[in-house]
Amino acid sequence: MTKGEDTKSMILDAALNMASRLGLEAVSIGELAKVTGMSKSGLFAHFQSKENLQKEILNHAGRLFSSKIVVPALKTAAGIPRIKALVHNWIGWTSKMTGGCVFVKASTEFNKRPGKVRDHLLLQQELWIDCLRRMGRSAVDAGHFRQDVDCDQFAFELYSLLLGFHLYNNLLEDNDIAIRQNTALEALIRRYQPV
Amino acid sequence: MTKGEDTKSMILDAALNMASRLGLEAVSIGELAKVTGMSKSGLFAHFQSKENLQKEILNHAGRLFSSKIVVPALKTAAGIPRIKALVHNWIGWTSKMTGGCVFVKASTEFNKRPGKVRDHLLLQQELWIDCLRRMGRSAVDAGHFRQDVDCDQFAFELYSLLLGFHLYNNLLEDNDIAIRQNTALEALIRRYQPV
DNA sequence: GACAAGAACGAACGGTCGTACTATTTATGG
DNA sequence: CCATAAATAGTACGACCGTTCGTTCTTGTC
Repeated sequence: MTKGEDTKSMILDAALNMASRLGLEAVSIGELAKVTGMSKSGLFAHFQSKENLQKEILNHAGRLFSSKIVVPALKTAAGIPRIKALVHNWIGWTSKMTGGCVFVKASTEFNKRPGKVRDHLLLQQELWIDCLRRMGRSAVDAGHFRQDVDCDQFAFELYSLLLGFHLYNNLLEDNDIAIRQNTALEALIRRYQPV
Repeated sequence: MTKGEDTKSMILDAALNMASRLGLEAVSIGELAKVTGMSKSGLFAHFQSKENLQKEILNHAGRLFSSKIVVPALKTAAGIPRIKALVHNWIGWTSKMTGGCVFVKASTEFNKRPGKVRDHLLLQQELWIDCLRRMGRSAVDAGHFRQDVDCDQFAFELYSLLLGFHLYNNLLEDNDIAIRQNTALEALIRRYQPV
């Protein structure tokens, strides 16, 4: 890895942390230069615009997301165990980020706000929801879920629970919410199981 | 209503719309002055700081929220009908706002970001969740839900569904999500009903 | 219709924003 | 080790940020 790529990665780590706390739009190049100990222009040269920086932050987060959440979960047995592992990993990820999951943050931030950043984000969110859907599908294939279940419906309900957890955990700082979320998850799974 | 209060209310309408689209932090006084056709300083005089403006936007939204969602729902029969009415009203509210529900937006924006605005928001969110909890309680009292149900759990799961709807509706622009959400709501209610 | 209070304005402040240049330093391959 | 390319720094730009101040216009009251 060349020097440039190295610093860029270091910058993106800091930028991701900042985006998690303040949102993608509030990641300022000046502030980012300060915390990384670089000059504004030196940092700016790595990205060619702020929009690009935002897109790269999302990409960076996407790679981390994949390697910390999805890939490890795939090592668990397909079906219900894998679903639980995914949720567990997701909670771990979102709890580690200072201001919560950057995708959740960006998703509300770029609601109905046309542009390349939103397009990028939308693509990633569709990928994630597709991942959730495939989790449901794998549970069907493993015989853990009924054959006739609607996996899109499952993905929606599962994601909703993650969003609920996110709000309670980050805004309300409710420490018991993991238990509540688990209760809901168990109920959700039960509803999709064979009778 | 005096002239000043009148303009202030007009400003807050515009500000709320802007906050819904761009977030509370991105509501700039200059831009707000432009869209209201006022001078920056004239507008600024109504609030004494940006922080104050943000708090007033939340208050303004809170009043609207109450009158458009909660109060009308209370006119419906207690229990399950009222719950459904509340959800219906919430969806109407959030769909009318250009960038989605301002509270959802602000909740992710002010995640773990200490300050008076966050305190204000936190209070309002607790009120809202308490409202959801009381909805569950009223269903218990009406005999629609079992006596032993955990209303906090109910509130969490219901709010999660609203958040899921919000994301699918505003970011993914999934037009079928209302149906999905209704399916999930019916399942949620069924789970709490007497056996 | 005078007068005080309230409301809106215009200009200016120090800062920070993203971005564009040119220079200078540092890393890398022959 | 040196030439060249890559990476970083420095400086400046116009625009906008939130805020302050003094002035002017509007409103309602006696």
